[in-house]
Amino acid sequence: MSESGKEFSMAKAYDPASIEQETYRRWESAGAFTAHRREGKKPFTIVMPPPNVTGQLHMGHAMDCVLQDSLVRFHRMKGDPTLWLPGTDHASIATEVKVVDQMREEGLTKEDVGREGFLKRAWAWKEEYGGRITRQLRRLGASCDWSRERFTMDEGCSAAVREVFCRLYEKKQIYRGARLVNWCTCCGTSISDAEVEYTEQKGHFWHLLYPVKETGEMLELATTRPETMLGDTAVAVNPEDERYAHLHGCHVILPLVGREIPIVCDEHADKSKGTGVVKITPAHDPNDYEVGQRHNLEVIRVFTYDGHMTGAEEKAENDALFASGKAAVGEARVMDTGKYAHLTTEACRREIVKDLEAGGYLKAVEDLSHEVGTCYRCHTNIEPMISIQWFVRMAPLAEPAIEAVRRGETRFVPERFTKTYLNWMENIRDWCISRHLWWGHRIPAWYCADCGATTVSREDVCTCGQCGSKNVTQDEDVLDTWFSSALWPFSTLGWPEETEDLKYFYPTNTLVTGYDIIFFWVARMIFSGIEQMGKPPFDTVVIHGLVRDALGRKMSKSLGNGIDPLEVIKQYGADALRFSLVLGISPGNDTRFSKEKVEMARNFANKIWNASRFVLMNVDKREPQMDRNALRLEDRWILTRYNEAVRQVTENFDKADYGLAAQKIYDFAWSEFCDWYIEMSKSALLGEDAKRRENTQAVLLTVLSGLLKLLHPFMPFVTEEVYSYLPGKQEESCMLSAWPKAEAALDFPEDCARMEGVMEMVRAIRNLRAGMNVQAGHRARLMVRPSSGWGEVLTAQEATFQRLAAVSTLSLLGEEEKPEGKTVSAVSGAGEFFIPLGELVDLEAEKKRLSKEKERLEGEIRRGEGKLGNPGFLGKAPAQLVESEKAKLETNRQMLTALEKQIADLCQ
RNA sequence: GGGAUUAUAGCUCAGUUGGCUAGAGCGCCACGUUGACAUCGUGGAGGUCAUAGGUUCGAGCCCUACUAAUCCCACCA
Repeated sequence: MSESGKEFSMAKAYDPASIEQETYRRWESAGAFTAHRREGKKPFTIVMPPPNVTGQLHMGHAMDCVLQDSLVRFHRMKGDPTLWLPGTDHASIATEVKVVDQMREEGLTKEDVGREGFLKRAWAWKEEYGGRITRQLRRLGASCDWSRERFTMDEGCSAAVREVFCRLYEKKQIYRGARLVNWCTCCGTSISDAEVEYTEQKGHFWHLLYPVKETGEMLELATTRPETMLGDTAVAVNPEDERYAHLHGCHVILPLVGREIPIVCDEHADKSKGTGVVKITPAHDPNDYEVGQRHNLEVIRVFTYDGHMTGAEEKAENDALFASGKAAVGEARVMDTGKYAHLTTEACRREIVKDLEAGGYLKAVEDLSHEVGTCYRCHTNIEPMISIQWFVRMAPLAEPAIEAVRRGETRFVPERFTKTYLNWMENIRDWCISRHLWWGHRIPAWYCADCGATTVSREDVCTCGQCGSKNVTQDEDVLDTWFSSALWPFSTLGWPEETEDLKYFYPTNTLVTGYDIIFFWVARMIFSGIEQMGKPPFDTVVIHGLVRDALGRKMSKSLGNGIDPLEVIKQYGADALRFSLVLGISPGNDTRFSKEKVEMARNFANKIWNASRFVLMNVDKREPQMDRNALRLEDRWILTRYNEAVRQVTENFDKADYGLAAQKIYDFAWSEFCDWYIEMSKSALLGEDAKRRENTQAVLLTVLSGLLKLLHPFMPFVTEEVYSYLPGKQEESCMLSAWPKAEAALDFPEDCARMEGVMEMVRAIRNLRAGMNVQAGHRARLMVRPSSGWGEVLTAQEATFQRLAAVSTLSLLGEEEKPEGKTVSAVSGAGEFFIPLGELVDLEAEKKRLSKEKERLEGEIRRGEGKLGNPGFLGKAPAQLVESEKAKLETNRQMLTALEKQIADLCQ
């Protein structure tokens, strides 16, 4: 315990820039963030959603980080062994795109440098930018355990990825096969269903005519993608559709191609939509693919994977594959599209439409606007394509993940997101996990060129597991980034090794993240945790909203409306940014970022700074002792209010209602501690009574130090700095101090009510003075005719009236005693009062003011009488409420009587 | 088509299990440098809590309907 804090020298205004970075360095070098296992004590663990390794901190990160940091600091102060595990994500596509861009500036392509060369560059990129975002998190004050920092592609995480892949493969929950996938021609890879973003686009319905071979009639159908018609292998009608009953078993001749394709009966064709006839292109449409499966249709691919039409070369290659017998089950045949070959799909569309029209096959063109799938990374339209990919079979994984959440083993806050999660999980399709990229975890599968067998292995493979041939090559592709992030809660703790950390910290407690990645990440962590660890990875998922700009728009690069958190920190300080991101938010809802809000938070930090400065200026260096038996009314009041603040803030933290917790601290600090208690304390501090002075100092210190602790999770820097100056404290660091507890022995509800009565009268006097335009410097006598029981209370608070209501002296009037001279008057619960204001008194204005007040009181009384005259209320409302209504009514009636008398006196 | 959210002061938003005479910040008006703070203080104006029903002694809060905005999921031949 120290005799006093640092040498007292606080600037008049708080300057965050001068202390933040130094404070953070002190914490970090002292190991304050490092988690320690303490057997027998339940830990509190959070894994940080890993930001992209080459990313930059944006407001979304900032909010996510601030919420986690606040929660983590709260738990650390509560004494839980607390671990906040940080790390970064390799972000397969995003990073690869950046490296490719960088190479393009040098005139190089991936092919030019080769896989090895490319990966070298990617790692170099990671080394160069990888530390940037973690440095930025430090600027925010993130108290995560950097000694345990992880990266999704570090050795341990990579081992975990491989282990999971092999286990799932061995359980036949990972398989490779030809399926229809979402293909991004720009990124050159498949993407999962979750990665497809639908956007509204203008397009057309082209109404086409396909001639029926057997009858010669023209069958009308519509399409939004006419270029796919080259790959049509059937036309479907609904079996119930009488219009086409006569065509069952017939064929159409595909225009432009001349291919004869069957008319099939399938439920997919909807009688009520369009003409009820659908063209079927199994290689390029998900629904058509399924129809094709049901009817064993040929699958003909007409697009290349880079978005062009297939030609003779592709067909030859494909033919050779089939000829060699190595084509995978379900692999598509490729068509030489002849005159359309090598055109982009868009160019081909124009050509096809032109040709169809020329051939008389185009009946009509209709405008339409429809939802088109785009890549969530580059927003290129995705092309559904038949392709051989790796998949995770989801049904067996989803089931326990659904159950765990249903049983409440994992709880979403706010609760409504449970539904979002369940709905997605219940309708989930197999997860396409292979990506045609180089940056990422390479798929641990080797193919034998001799026997065609696939070997999946934890170790790199040189010989075929089937035939022993050395002629094996590893799969070229890597895994979806989210495959490794799905393992984050346990891979980061050392899994598959049985580490001490893993045993102690898994399962983690709370996951804090935005609702935008529930599907990508949260859901996948849940089923992965259950599958690999047997337990869901966390008990609570706290979902927060997005940070939008001042106009409510999403912050985005393309709009250029993003605000750099680092700039805000430079200008206002990290505490101000942090507080502005927390105050006023409500769980799961979006929030708008505004400069005004940051200014408000900055002002609050300054207020705290100055309140502390005041306390420190007025507290002797030695440790003041609090004599609990000598506490005055105002002391008891602030201690009671402080207890209440402690209770509410703690409760709101536990409920993940951070916005309310912050609000409570703000209100308590500013509107109660500063506005009232500090002001009232001045009389005692400047007074002669040494004992009273010491007691006041003790109360000031107690409340201030508790307030700093309550605020610390949100504003770690200013609180730590100020705390360091406090004399006589138990703990050196605010960050490592104990979270405040409400002390029931210091609850004084009756005194609180008395103090509120005094405060009410102070407000009434101020109000009256302002209404009369009294000079601020003019001190006036106060004469009070107290309500019963209030005389002593008011007399004892004379100093409060003097200091806060510009009263010179306070005197009590007897029941029938009239104030001398010309006075203005008003009533409050504690009594009626009079202030001689001589020539300032304007009779007419006074009458007006008093009757306005009278009207208000009468309204109140009517309301109270209505309530209390209602037998239902008396019978059913809680007794306590009835009592307080009665008391209120009684007070109001007394006040009204007094007021009426005052008005009558005025009229004399 | 299914689901969700939001609607409260000029603006941005709080309002926890119904007890409210509906709050805050910013903005606005008036006054003010009283030794923590002008990044401040005091006072004021400003709201039929989107609308219509209902439940209840009592509804901003619960229920039903409706309107508007936003989002998510699915589908769109």
